Amino acid sequence: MVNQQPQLDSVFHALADPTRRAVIGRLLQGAAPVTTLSQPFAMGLPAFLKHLAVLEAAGLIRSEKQGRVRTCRVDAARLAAAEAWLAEQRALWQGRTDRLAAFVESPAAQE
Amino acid sequence: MVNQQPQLDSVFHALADPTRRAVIGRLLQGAAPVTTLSQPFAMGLPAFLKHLAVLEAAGLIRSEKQGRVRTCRVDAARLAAAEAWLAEQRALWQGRTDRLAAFVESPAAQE
DNA sequence: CTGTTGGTTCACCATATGGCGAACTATATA
DNA sequence: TATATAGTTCGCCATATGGTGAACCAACAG
Repeated sequence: MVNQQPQLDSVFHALADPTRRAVIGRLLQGAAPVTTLSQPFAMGLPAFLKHLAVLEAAGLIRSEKQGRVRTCRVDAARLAAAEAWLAEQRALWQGRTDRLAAFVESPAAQE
Repeated sequence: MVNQQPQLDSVFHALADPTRRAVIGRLLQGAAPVTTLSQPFAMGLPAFLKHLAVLEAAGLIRSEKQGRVRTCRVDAARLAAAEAWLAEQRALWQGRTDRLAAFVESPAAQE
């Protein structure tokens, strides 16, 4: 079987870590350089850079370097893609339970 | 630093795999026993059971056994939690870009 | 030029993940 | 009772993940 949505793999994987989610939350308040972003976390810079690499590989953030400081910012497109998938699944689920509820409450179900 | 939303960890991790997302998609069409669920996939039953275990640990599915067949069904609550987190982030992002757009278009930005 | 700062790279380690095959249990069914 | 079926468990393996410390490069600052 082939993977139909390889983007979702990397996006969900990137989101499955509290450090990375926190980075996104922080970046929503505005762009920031690497060291500033790393401050709240107990780990070393190499480990933190790996997290940033995961986020960037997933397309959730972008970054560019000028001088010796690399500035990161969020890119919400992939975030929206993940949300869209979830919304679609929920729609299916709700449609199903709605129909189920309708059936249970329908006269036909009473026979 | 402590993990504030351990549920999101497991939910996003569970969703970061095409096999597991496909299982959810399949289960949205209705409950099904383990072997039926495993049919579309090339892997063996032991490997597939691990995927089901991941989904169940994340609270995305529930299952119960009667006789020798275990029937699985989705539990959409955690799915909704993941969607809620994403929606919240997007709201922050949109609020920010909206304000940014407003600023760019404002007279003050022209000075 | 020298030192410091921001970031990067490297080698390494422990654990988790995702797969396998083989053996096993328990429930139908003939 | 014998046999097939549904699922489970076990030991094993390769690779991925998340962290470390140490060395390193590039750009400011003095």
